[in-house]
Amino acid sequence: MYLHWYTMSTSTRTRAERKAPEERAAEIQAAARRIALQQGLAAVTLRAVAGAVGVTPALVAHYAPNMDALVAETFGAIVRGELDEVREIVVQPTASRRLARLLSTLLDGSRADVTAVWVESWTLGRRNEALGASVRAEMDAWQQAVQEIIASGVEAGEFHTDDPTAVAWQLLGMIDGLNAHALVRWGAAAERGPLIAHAVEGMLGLPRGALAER
Amino acid sequence: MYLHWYTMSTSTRTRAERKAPEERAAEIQAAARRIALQQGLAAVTLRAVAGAVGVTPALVAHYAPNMDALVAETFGAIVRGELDEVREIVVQPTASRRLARLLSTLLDGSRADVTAVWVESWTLGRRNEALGASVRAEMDAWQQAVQEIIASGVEAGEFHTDDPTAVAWQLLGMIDGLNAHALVRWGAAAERGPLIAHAVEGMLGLPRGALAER
DNA sequence: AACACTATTGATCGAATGATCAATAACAGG
DNA sequence: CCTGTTATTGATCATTCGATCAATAGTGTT
Repeated sequence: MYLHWYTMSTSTRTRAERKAPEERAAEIQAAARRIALQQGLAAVTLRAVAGAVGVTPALVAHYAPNMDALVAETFGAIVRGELDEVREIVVQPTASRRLARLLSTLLDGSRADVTAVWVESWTLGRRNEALGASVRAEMDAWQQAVQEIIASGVEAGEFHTDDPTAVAWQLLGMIDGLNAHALVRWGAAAERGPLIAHAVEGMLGLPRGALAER
Repeated sequence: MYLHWYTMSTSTRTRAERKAPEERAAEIQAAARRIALQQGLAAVTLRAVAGAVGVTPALVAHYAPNMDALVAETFGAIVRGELDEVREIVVQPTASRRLARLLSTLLDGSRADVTAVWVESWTLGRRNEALGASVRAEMDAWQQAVQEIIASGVEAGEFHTDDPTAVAWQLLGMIDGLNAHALVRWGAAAERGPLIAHAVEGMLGLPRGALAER
């Protein structure tokens, strides 16, 4: 009796197969990531993860020091994965091309799930200290990546600014804001391409159209 | 026994004074706004609001159809108040001056509490339908206000764009993104002034420095 | 002063959360 | 084959949440 099997879904479970700790830990991490991307960081609960993996909540608790840490780790894994992906996409011969590619990639609307995780992290990170630390670290990593593009452009004489650090922060802020908006009102995703390019041209002292892709 | 008095804080309460419904409703709304600004929309709970007003949770429930609606209403009240404030601040002789004033006002870091409410609303609005509708409505209102400034500038020959609607959305996205970032990493609040001005100059085909205030 | 209306309460549900811990059962090494 | 280690479980707590509703107590009206 007493409901259990956390909760309904595919009831009547047998005892979970015994696995190597590393394997089980990886499963739990993967399930947490899936849940976060599909339903948000707030849905990463003991019971939700346990249900997704097919084990009891107690086992999930056994593998994580506490849920705040698991949420923080999940956030980090998702966001680091995104950065790795984008790093590869953005490989281009010139800084202008890299920057144009970065903008079009991050604003193409195909990463709404990751954007949702970012936005939620800014709120949850205020109460979940581990998450807050992770958020700051990953924002720094992103800023660093963008700054490298800017700096290389300045060095090559393509861009003009005396503060690549600030430009990188500004750029990220713009991107995140536009994506956050698109999360709620996903219109105007297409036509904003040239507009943000013009904005960035203004920031970097470029002539109009310098950042048009192709 | 049985704890109660929701919870500890200033224990041993007497029965709350009987008030006119409108007055009590206003009190509840005000308390909800205060809580949302101080601790976030998620902290607007029956018990928190009741505690702040000095009544029982049941009374708060009596005055609101349900908590989703109260949260949505609270969000709307806060954001409408912000827009009204900014509308007054932004009264200026020329569109360029209005726009410059808008940017400096919204980016001066003095509205972090409202920004936090915005950011949280983008997340909560996905599950709370009433809130979601309110978020879209208030975003539209803001867009409208910004668009008016842009359009007036275009008409006066100060700005150059063929799509004031898109520019307004873009501008809002930038502002919200930068403010959201500042919520987590409030550095770089000062030096970004001229940078965002340059970005907007790029969007509106203005010469560098055209939007410098003073 | 009696009464009708209604603002306010107390008590209580049911659902969901994170967390703990003794008991169980699968596996590995001797 | 036995035994020790440990992955896994079941049961259970204490919190917190939104919500409901009969009972109570102010208030204004007649």
